[in-house]
Formats: sequence, C-alpha cells, structure tokens
Amino acid sequence: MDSLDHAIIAELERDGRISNVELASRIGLTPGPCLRRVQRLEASGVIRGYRAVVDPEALGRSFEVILQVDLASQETSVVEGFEREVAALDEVVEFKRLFGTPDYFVRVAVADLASYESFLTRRIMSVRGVGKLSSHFAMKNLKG
Amino acid sequence: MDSLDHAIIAELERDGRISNVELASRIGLTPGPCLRRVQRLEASGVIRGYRAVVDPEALGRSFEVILQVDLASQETSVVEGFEREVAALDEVVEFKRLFGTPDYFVRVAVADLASYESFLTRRIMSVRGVGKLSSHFAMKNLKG
DNA sequence: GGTGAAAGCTAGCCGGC
DNA sequence: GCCGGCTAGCTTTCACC
Repeated sequence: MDSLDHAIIAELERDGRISNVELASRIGLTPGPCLRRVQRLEASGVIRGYRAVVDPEALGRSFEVILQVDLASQETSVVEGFEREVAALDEVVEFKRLFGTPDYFVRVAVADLASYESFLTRRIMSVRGVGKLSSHFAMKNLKG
Repeated sequence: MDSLDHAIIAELERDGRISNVELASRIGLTPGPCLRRVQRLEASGVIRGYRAVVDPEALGRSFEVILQVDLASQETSVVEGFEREVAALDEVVEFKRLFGTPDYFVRVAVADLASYESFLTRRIMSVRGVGKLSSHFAMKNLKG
C-alpha cells in the first residue's frame, strides 16, 4: 500500500468503470503494472467490489428517514430475531447497532410519506421486541 | 424503464464492472441492444456513475460514529457556513439536514476513538453556530 | 432488437533495472 | 521484486438491417 495504490483507490472510488489504460495514465504508470496492482488490491480485499450508483428518484426511494429504535428487551433471542428481520427488509438501506442510546440506527429509503407509514406499521412495529421508535425525516441531502 | 432496464440496474448495482457481454447474457439480450440501454440509462441520469467499494479498515476509517448536531442559530449565514464547512470534511461520509430535532445528522468515519476526539474538537466544535452535539458510536454494522 | 466489422482493451509472457 | 514492452484474444461500439 504505497502512494500509487492510494492513487489507484482514489481514482476507482471516483469512477469505478474507468479502463485500465486510462487509470494507468492518470496515476503515471503503464497498463501492465497498473493492472497487476488493481488485481492485488482486489484479491487482498482492499477493493471489495464495484457498484453502479443509481438515482434514488428513478427507483422510488427518494424519501429518506432516519429511524432510531430501542428494544423493549435485550434477551439474545429477541435481539437476534430483530436484527435478522430488519436487515432483510428492502427499504432498510443502512442498519447499525450502537453503544448506549438508541440501541439501533436504521436508515430507510421509500417512495413517500404514505409508504413510510405503511413500512413502519407493517414491517417494523410487527417485529418482536420493538420498544421505542423515533423517526427523523431528511429535508436535504448535503453529502453522501 | 421496462423490466429489462430494471434487470440491468439490479445487475450493475451488484457488480458495476461486469462486461457488457456478460450483462447482456444475464438479462437475456445480445450485447448491442444491451449497451444502448445502459448508455441511455447513463445519459438520462438514472445511472449516476460507478464506484469501487473499498474496505474501510484499509483506509483507516473503520470507526464509525453517528453525530447529531443542533445549531445555536438558524440565521441564513450561519446555516450556510455550517453546511459548507462540514460537507467539505473528509471524515464526513454522510450529511443530512432533518426536519425537527436534531437539525443535522452526520455520519463520520475515522481510524479510532482518539481520531474522533480530535475531529470533534478541531473540526466540528470550531465551526460557527454549532450548538448541541451528540455522538453515538457504532457497535456493529448490520447492513449497508 | 439483432448483426458484423473496426477500434480498443485486457492479460499473459518475457526482458531489464 | 517491480516496471515496461509486446502480442494474442476478447470486448466494446458503431453503422446498418
């Protein structure tokens, strides 16, 4: 992981579909060694994969909500069931367990307010162990 | 945006570096028409770009914190200054303005607890208008 | 949506530093 | 051990049906 590797990573984070020839010329290397570095970064797990970035509007997911969840119980079976069920939901874009309060942080992406009401009522409130819910609606996306 | 377009988007979200030949065969099309669809999706803005997914550990960014911010003032100049300065910080991975409380939601990725203390003190607390700060540390990443 | 041909890229191999 | 040049084979991409 020298400065060339970091340059490669920076370019591929910016545009993951750049050709190897173009990438090589940008970091100041010829295509052969450049490709070898990329392959080594992929094999070692530094580069985990490549994803297309899709406009949320086009997929009916432009309404973002930050949902904070506290469980009513911290029994192992309740915790494991909650984590498994919530992680499996398509509307859940991001899902973290936190230290302290709240117990969980969930980022949800749906089409509109009505979809969110339905999601919360039918998908979240029906999960065993759910205690307190607190929804925070995104006004504006400033980064990420 | 028919079912073939949706299939293309699903495949490219899963692997954004798949070859056009492979993509065409997966969605049941020949390479020519498949490429035309991809190009149309890119030109229309449905596909915004492609990104390499990099292991946060390799970049010294495996310590994630959810930071909630309330401003002391909602003056236009204070709000605009705060948003501009925070969005420009490398450690800030995600940044949203919310309705209600808190005013802002910030996701931060740094190397460790010491880096976070330094980030909060030197980069956030120095910004004009910052009122209440509340940090929530991620224990476990369950999705996203 | 499919076909075919030209241009460009990938990925292996070998020599040099 | 890593870079650079070369070549064979494949992919991308375009005009045309």
